[in-house]
Amino acid sequence: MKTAKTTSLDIAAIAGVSQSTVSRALRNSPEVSAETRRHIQRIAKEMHYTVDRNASRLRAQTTNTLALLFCEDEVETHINPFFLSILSSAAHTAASRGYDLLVTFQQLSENWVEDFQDAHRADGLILLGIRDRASYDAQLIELVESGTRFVIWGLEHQVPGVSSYVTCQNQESAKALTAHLIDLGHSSFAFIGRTSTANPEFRHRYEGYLEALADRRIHTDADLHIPANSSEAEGYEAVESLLSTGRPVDAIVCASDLIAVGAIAALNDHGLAVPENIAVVGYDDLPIAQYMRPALTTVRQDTELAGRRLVEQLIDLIAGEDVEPDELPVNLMIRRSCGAGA
Amino acid sequence: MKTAKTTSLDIAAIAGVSQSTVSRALRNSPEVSAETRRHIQRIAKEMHYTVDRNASRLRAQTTNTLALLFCEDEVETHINPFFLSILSSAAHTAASRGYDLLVTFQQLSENWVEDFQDAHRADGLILLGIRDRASYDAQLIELVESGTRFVIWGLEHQVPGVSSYVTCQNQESAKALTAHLIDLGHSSFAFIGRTSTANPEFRHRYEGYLEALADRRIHTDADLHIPANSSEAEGYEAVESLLSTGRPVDAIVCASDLIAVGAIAALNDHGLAVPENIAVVGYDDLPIAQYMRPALTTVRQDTELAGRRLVEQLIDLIAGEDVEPDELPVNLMIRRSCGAGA
DNA sequence: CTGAAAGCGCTTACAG
DNA sequence: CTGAAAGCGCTTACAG
Repeated sequence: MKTAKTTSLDIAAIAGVSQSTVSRALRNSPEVSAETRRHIQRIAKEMHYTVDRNASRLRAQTTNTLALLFCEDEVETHINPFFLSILSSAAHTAASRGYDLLVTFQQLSENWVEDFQDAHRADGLILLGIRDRASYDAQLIELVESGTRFVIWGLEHQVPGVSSYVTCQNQESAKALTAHLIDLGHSSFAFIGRTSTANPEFRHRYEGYLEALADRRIHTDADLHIPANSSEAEGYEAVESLLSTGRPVDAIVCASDLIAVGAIAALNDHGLAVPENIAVVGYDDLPIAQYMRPALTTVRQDTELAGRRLVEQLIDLIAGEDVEPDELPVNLMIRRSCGAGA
Repeated sequence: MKTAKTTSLDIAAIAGVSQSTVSRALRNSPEVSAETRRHIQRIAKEMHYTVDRNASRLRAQTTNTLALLFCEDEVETHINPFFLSILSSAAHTAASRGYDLLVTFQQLSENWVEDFQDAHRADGLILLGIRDRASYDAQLIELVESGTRFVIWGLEHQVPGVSSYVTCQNQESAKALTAHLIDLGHSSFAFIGRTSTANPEFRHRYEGYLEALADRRIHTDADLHIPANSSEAEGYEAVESLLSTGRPVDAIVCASDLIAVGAIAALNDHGLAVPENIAVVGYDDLPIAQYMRPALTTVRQDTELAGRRLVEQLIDLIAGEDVEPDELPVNLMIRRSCGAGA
């Protein structure tokens, strides 16, 4: 089964060159003649030889690895499937750029700098799922101080040369979505989603929502903003608490699709039809959104692009280049749940 | 920013011991006295020293890394969110056992043995999402021949000491679910899901379904088995093609929740109410299942346990131990979509 | 363009 | 229980 390991020395012996030349040829060094390179690469292929990553990384003092950290802020029963899509895109991009992608699910308590940078496990970090900015401040500061390169999804945090971020046009899109609801004739609005200073994406969406209302002189007040984290369960509860206030509402803007799914279930269970009695819109365009009945009006984020940009930015940071944060464009997906559309 | 790297020699100098002793102390070797160990570990902590993974891996000829391969059989628009849950559990288990988890999305064409085993990138592989067994045969044989350790989700493939698998009681549970539908008075059944020899999970579910029907002398025929891969889109199409046959049906068993979601959307769009006109059941218990209206009757697989067992089995295989494949128990989640339940 | 040699930072026999 | 030394398999100055 396990035969003695094939090393670059073996290849060198067979090819009749030195081990250094083998090393160069396999890394496509221009120092090596084209003919020699082809010869060596052919032999390596025949022998199923592959460079030992540990040795090359140790010697070159690099890792060629990116770490993707899912940050689990709170007890979370399940993760937004939205992230799986980003992960897939990030993994593809990393692979095509020659990087390995280490995936971990992190608790706040862990020491990222020691675990990844100091241990030479990764050249940089991709942070997903940070919702509560405040609780991560200490971590982020430590990352910056240690010179660890990192990029964040959804949280605007940039230190030139060290960190960057990718987010989407949360505010503009939420404003446009709300304006669309107003155009459809809705006039009593509620918003579901926690928007503490800690949760930047939801906050931006809420601000866009408020802007749209203000533009049209539509009144709303604090009672009609129900906090909720991104889960069906909290969306469900939020609607129950909204209904218990007895306030009349004809449109609910949810900060995420998961919240919208829970909200619609609760409305159903209380005998309220969507969109006939109450319009509901979400955010994310999860796959389920177009297959729910009524289909969910929502905002589509380009997860493929998001994952790719996160990796590309990080690789650029690692290379010492300056990077510009990305604010990705989004698409309104108008469906039946808002009371119009297909 | 980047200061000279702290090594075990630095720690040794400060602690007043040899570098070997530092190495031993940090790996909790029993050879080192408790006092010395504490002393060294305290200094390492103060200095934010962490063992360089590349060096230790090269020296110890190990990787302490597991690779998780999402196999993308076909053009797949999105991955079953079910896998995200397994991934999360696998990542947690790997971390707690001291292993890194490398995540990649693989095309069939890639050479797994060279990429992971030969390159010393991982000690073993976890294979997720293999649906079409036939097309992977060559890959699996090569893995076995090279002595690469691997475990598979959902496909029964075991070579003692080399590979193992984790699956769930597909057949029994599908049989029980179908029997439940029969008990509720349904008598005209259809099954949606591709069950070529290539797709073992769906095939087992189909066999359980057929068994339940046979037990009760309920007739079905080939027209009432519509192939579909696990996606909402194919579930939707399958129902349209089923309806176009004009065959009367009062219950549809779907091979996955994603299929069921698409199937229910199609039924809705054709003016058929679930469960009043047609009962529908799925498989997987995705988070959405309990928040759809009607809520979806389905089979719950323990993804937390699945992810954990995959990693544990693989670590045991790597350690040279024999492992027994797991067939995990499942739970029927009876909800409204089958015409009974809450 | 190629080779001989040093050395990345550890782990692990070996000796005491 | 501790230390001196070898060596894992590469990359990369340095020399030619």
